[in-house]
Amino acid sequence: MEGTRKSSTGSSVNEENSYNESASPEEKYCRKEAMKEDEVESTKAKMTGVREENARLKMQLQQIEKDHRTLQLRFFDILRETKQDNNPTDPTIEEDTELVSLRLGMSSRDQSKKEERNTSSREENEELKVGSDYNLTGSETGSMEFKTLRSEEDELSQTNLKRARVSVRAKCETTTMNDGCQWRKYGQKISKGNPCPRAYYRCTVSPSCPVRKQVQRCSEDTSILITTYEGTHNHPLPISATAMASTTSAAASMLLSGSSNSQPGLVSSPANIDPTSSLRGPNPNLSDISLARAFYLPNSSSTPFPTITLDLTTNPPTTASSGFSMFSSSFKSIPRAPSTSLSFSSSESYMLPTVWGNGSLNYGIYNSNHVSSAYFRRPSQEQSSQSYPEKLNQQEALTQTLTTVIKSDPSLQSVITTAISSLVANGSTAQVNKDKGKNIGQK
DNA sequence: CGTTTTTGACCGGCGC
DNA sequence: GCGCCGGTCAAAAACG
Repeated sequence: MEGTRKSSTGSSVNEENSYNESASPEEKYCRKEAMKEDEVESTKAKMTGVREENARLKMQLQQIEKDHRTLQLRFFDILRETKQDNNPTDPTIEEDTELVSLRLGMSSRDQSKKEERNTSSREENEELKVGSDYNLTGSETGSMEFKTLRSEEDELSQTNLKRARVSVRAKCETTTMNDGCQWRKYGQKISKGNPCPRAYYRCTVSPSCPVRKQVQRCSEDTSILITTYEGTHNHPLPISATAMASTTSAAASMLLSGSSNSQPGLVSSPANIDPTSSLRGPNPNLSDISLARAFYLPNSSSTPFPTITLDLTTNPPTTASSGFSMFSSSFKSIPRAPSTSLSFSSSESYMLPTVWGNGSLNYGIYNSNHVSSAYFRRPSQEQSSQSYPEKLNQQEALTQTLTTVIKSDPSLQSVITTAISSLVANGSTAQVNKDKGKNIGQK
């Protein structure tokens, strides 16, 4: 297009020059006027093109907004349904951690198994909690209703979910993984059985946020960082933190679910791992957590801090149970607590949809023959700093992918829908946080 | 100067 | 009751 315009312009210039030699001043004036008209015409044509482009972009934007609204409406519909199903007068809700059960990762057939009404109600309640934690931006009309629901459920579900711990094992060279959230160190201890000190962090995104995390190097392999999350965020999260938060919260919920559904003798085995799990749903966090229900441990006795371990490392810990690498040592060392271990290792350089680790370090997921849970591919050389367009692409991919997951596994609907909502709603927030210039989550 | 990290003190739960 | 241990507090130091 550019080239054709140039050539035509060039010929007219030559033509003009040839005329100039013998043309009268009047003729010259007329030709200049004609040229101006041509320019005006071409400019008009350009503007028309730009307008069309603009209109097309507007259409696309409207479509995106429409999709967003649809997803949000679905989410709130689910909220309402779960709310109606709840039995708010159930006196056992508040303290009985063991009975907390979630549908997260549970197929409908699982639900029909043995769940009694109260239990399933609570499980949906908890599921709701998981889904609600990361969607507080409130930019849409439903947010007020959502917050109302949230406040009512907070006290019930927070009690339980707060107790669940999610331990993440990942290769990391720095003192802590960059999970996108903002943490402040408040203590450090040498714990028994591990020469490496354990650091205690609390979330500083919101002063009232109850979330804590413990960071400790694996004694057997100091390149492995064990990060244990406890509690749920009560504030909107930066987009870069939503993935980890969703993952840990979902894992915690699954753990609690498993606490009530665990069956004696259910032992993990490689056969329980579907190597094609990534086909179930492209989101590693959720689909594989769902998948990993198979790894619930039989222990369901009274335990103050049930723990679930997400293994993001390539190599199993050398001291891990002989049968399968996914079992964490915490299961052995803390037998009084139910512990579940999942491996999110990947055979490719996939990554959770957030930046785990600093710019100078690895992403915590390396080659592995374990469950392929990957979805969010990241260039291996990419650093922690993420450009805004990349984030947008990430959101886009996430949204599309999660939609597929929702269709394929109804049990994941609320959590996934929330993840989508949070990503969309928190997009601007994330950018603002990033613009603060702080290296989020790091000392 | 405000924020974060460090680090010893303190506290509560648990086992003996 | 005592000691151990994990977790938290808070004053001081360090940092930006």
